Order: sequence, then structure tokens, then C-alpha cells
Amino acid sequence: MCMTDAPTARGFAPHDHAACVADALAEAERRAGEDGLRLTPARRRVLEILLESHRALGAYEILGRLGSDRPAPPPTAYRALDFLVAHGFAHRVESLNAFVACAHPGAKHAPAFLICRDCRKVAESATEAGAGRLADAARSAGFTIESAVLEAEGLCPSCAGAKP
Amino acid sequence: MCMTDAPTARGFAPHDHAACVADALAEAERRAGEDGLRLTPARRRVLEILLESHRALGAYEILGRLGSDRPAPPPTAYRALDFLVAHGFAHRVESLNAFVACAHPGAKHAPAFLICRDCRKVAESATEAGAGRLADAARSAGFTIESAVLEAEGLCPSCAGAKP
DNA sequence: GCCGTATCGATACAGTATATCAAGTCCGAT
DNA sequence: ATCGGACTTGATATACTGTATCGATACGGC
Repeated sequence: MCMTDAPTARGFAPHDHAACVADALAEAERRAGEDGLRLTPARRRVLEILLESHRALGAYEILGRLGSDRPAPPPTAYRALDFLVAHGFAHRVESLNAFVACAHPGAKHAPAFLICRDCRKVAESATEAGAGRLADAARSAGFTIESAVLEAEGLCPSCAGAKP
Repeated sequence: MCMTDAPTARGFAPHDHAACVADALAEAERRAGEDGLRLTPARRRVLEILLESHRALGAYEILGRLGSDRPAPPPTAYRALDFLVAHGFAHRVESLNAFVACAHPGAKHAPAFLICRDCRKVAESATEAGAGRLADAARSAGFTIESAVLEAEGLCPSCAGAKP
């Protein structure tokens, strides 16, 4: 399944997606119960929507899929997203103003993203905080990093192969 | 002056800011002439506004300072910003939805930003593309990076010292 | 001077995000 | 069992960010 990938970014590899979604959802439910968090219907549904596409979804794209009849009001999606992001079930992709389900839930991690500009899929790669270029720059400037955004845009293997 | 800093991030160090702005503006004008670019009044004014604050400014904050009497219409600022970003005179800070003047104009570079969450100043640190964590992750995933966003939020030296 | 191109100004609109307030739900403590 | 408080939801309104479009204007080469 796609959730137990090693820290390398294997989000672009093909996999059994229905099982992947079901597993991730079950795992999230288990972990929420463990930590005393309430994975309410709205939150669960938003996570499900995010998991169903390996893409980053804008808030209003999520809103559109949330309401069965009429579109749900914006705060509904934003509140669910805030919860999911705060507790590590999802991440915000700054350069897209959009959100993705977390690929390595449970682990405290500083995620980095590889975003395909062609198929719009997003792969998450766990990185260690305190390493890398940003950390070097921060140290030499006397700057204290509290959080970091690492996002790359380019072509995933299949899109690079399809149209070279 | 603040424009010829080495690739380390020294944007937080104090300096003669009036001279810094004037120098940067003159340098931009020189380079535009060299490259056959038109640094029109609107573009020049937006760059000046960005240079005057070492902070990242939102597009509408810039708009407010553009119009002397009434605020200028949005596309005015966005077009100028697009030009400045496209030609390396300024950068977009994704995690703030805002813009800063480039600290090392002329050099083709992949900028990284250190953003102080207290005083909102932004320091730019030049990094080499193809190095670092993102590049490692990309290589192992077969992903081709075309551009990258590296932004850290935290406390700059003076703010960390002032309120520990 | 004439023409093609780039730029500008303005209105309208699309997408992203938050404020606010009222009402409902869960859960532990009395 | 029920009271009280914390959390969650629903709904409306509004602010912020960004784009589309289109006609008018300025620039530079011929």
C-alpha cells in the first residue's frame, strides 16, 4: 500500500488506490482514537476526498465535493482542513494554496513536496529538520527556524517519459 | 550596502537603508538597460516600494502605496510584479502570498528565504539548484525539478534576543 | 510619419480565507 | 439524570488575493 513508503518519495509509483484510501482512512481513525481526537463526519469526509486524489486540492474544490446537494459554506472545509493539518493527517502546499493527505501520518516530520506540473500529482518526501541548505543558511545568519516549506515543481517520471 | 552580500543570509544585519535603496534602484536601471528591458515608471516605483521595506509586501499593500490619491487597480501591481519576478528583480514568497526585492540581482539563482515571524523581515539566501534535500528526494523518485520553493519561518537574531 | 508590439488603465469576476454569532453535541462532574 | 463547559457545526457576510478582458496609449524600427 502507499502509506508505508520509506522516506523516499514514491508517491508517483502506481498502486492499488482503493485499498490505499481505505487503509489510510482506517489508520487515521485508529490514530485519532488513540490520541483522543474526534474524527467527525466532516473531517473524515474531507480526508477521504483528499486521499481519493493523489493531487493537491484547493479549498473550494473540496467544498464542491462536500455538499451533496448545494455547495457547503467555506468555513466547513477550512475548519476540517485546519484540524487535519494541525494533527498531521494532511499538509498544506503553499505554492499551490492547496492541500494533500499526509503520506506518512503519525511521524513528526518536516514534509517536502514534489509537484508534477503536468498531471498535478504531489509526492511527499519526509526530511529531517535541521539538515539541508535552509538549515545551513539559518545557522550562518543566526536565524532560528521554527517551520519550513520545501516544495519543488517539475515533471514526474511518467509525465517526463510521455512528453519529452 | 546590502546588495552585495555574499550568498550567506545577512539581510537581518543593520545597514544604511537609504543608500541601499538608491544603489539597488540604480543597479536595476543599469541592468535593465543592458538587457533591453523597459523599467517603466510603474515597474520602477513598485521595485522602489519593495526595496524601501526589507519586508515582504502583499500585492494590495503595494497597490495602496502606488496610487497617490486613489488606490491603483490590481492589474497595475500584478503586471509590474510579474515583470520584476520574471527578470529577477524581485521574488515571490509563496508562504506569505507576498513579494520581496531580490537581494542578489543579476545572478541566476534559486533563492531561499528566512522569514522572521515577529518583525516580518525577510532575508534571502542564494542556494545552488541541484543540491540539498529536495534534489536528493527528486533524484530517488525520478522527478525532474524545474523550480523550487525554500522558505523557513522563525525568529531573526534581534527578535530572538529581544524576547527570548 | 507609419506600423507592430508592448504597456497601461479600468471594470469585472474568480478563487482563497476569515469574522462572527447562534445553535447543536459530547462528556465529565455533581 | 442533569447541569455546565468545551468543542463542533451551520450560516451569512466580508475581506484578501489573483485573472480575464478590452480598449487606449506609448515606444521603437522602418
